[in-house]
Amino acid sequence: MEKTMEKIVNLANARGFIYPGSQIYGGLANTWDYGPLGVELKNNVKKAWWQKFVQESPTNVGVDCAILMNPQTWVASGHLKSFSDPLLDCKSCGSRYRADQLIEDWSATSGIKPEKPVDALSQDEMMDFINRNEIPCPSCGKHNFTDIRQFNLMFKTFQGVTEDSSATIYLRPETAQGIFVNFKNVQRTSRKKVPFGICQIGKSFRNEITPGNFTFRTREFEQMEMEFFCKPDTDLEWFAYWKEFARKWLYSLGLKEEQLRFRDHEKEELSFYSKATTDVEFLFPFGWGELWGIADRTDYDLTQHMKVSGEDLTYFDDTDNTRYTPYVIEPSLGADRMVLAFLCAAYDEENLGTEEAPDMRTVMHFHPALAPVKIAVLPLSKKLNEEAEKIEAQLAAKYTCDFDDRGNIGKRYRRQDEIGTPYCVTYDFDSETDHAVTIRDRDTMQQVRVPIAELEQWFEGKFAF
RNA sequence: GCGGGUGUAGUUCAAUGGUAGAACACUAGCCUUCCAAGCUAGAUACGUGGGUUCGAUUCCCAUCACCCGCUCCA
Repeated sequence: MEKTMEKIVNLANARGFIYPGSQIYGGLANTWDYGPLGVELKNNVKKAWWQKFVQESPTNVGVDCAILMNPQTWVASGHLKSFSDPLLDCKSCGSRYRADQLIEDWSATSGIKPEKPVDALSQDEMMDFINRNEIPCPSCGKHNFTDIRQFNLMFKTFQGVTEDSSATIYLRPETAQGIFVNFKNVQRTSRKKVPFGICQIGKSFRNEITPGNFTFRTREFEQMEMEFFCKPDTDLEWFAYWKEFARKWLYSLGLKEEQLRFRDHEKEELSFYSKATTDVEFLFPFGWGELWGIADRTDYDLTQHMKVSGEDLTYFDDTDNTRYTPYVIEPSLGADRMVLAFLCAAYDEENLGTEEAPDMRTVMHFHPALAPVKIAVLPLSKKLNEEAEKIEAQLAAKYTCDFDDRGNIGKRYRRQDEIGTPYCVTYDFDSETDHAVTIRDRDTMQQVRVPIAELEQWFEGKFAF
């Protein structure tokens, strides 16, 4: 069976997991809307994460911060500076380069260097250096560049009704900063002692130059982030701890070892704020893609916010009467990517027949806790609807259920397989006399007869994480 | 933003300068019907605007949108 993105995108669209955004207007590039099943799946993923990282954790608490923040936040975090790339194009061959990279590469071979480090050059200084030295295009050799254009990765908008530049604000490019600016508030009101973590699920926005691969890289996306504050010099232990924690969580939801890769960043690859970073990657049909970035952010963020805001964000540790700026471990997970990974992992095509007479079914093997629909109630004939509806009403009080009386029973089983419903409950003509129903298991295709009175008990615990 | 491609039903694909077809999917009905593709009936489409023309889904122009490629990290 070949698992392709095309098949997964089609199924997602056809069954109501994920639609292209703004479809009646012809769409809007790289926006996606979650449909009835998609929102259930995504909520289940978020619930699974929240339960593990917040509810069950003795150290962690949650927050939900505003998307709009004081612009000073982005001065402190470094996003206003580092989140814009100076790009230029070669007019001769159309190749695109980052100006700073172009200069660095050329300097390395020619030995001619700008007066200042490349990072410190302004846009004009970079342009000037490129023109003065007639740096050629690495691809075609000509010197024929456009001007440098800034690609700002942050979404701008305006606070208030006037489009006055003084009122320019940004949609947050990560949820983390909401946590850092609330560090004191949360620490004080939750009376947590270091080490402790603050978790948040929420939307972030980045003007990616190259979005794509379905919901993998979009400009609007949802993150599940934790900032775990610990004592300096204990950071690497906690870094290892949360890495293992993340691994276990992924396995517990049914992802397999061979689908996951834990990739430690090389020194050169590390962000300027990070001491160590591990990417957790998933093997998508289009290749390995990052799900989860686990970073040791040191005391960078709190220190920056202290500098820019002037507020004291240090912590007094009464276990040894010391004062310090906590170090931070940040496991940051993409919710939409996680959902996509589960969609890809769950997708399967099985042949229930023989090679000569194939009988194919498409089945989504979701972990029962993640399945958007837990139980489908299927009356064998429409004449049995009345009693079957009662059963559905009873089960729907506890689980997300589906009711389907259309087409023949085999067709309905296939429909439920395709959306990954773990159990189908069939009410048949015998049910009226023996007061029992047939439960069919999605994975094993086994059927068991269960008295209606014992149904709730039978399903008890079947959908736990 | 640049280059290339594409716009016909929910999906995949036809045909046509003069009433737009099919398959699958969908809906209704029939069948004591437990693993799709049985019978009957039915609903649903030419991205938008302009031009040429007696007449445009078809030809031309524009526009919009999507897809594929251009160093990214949730």
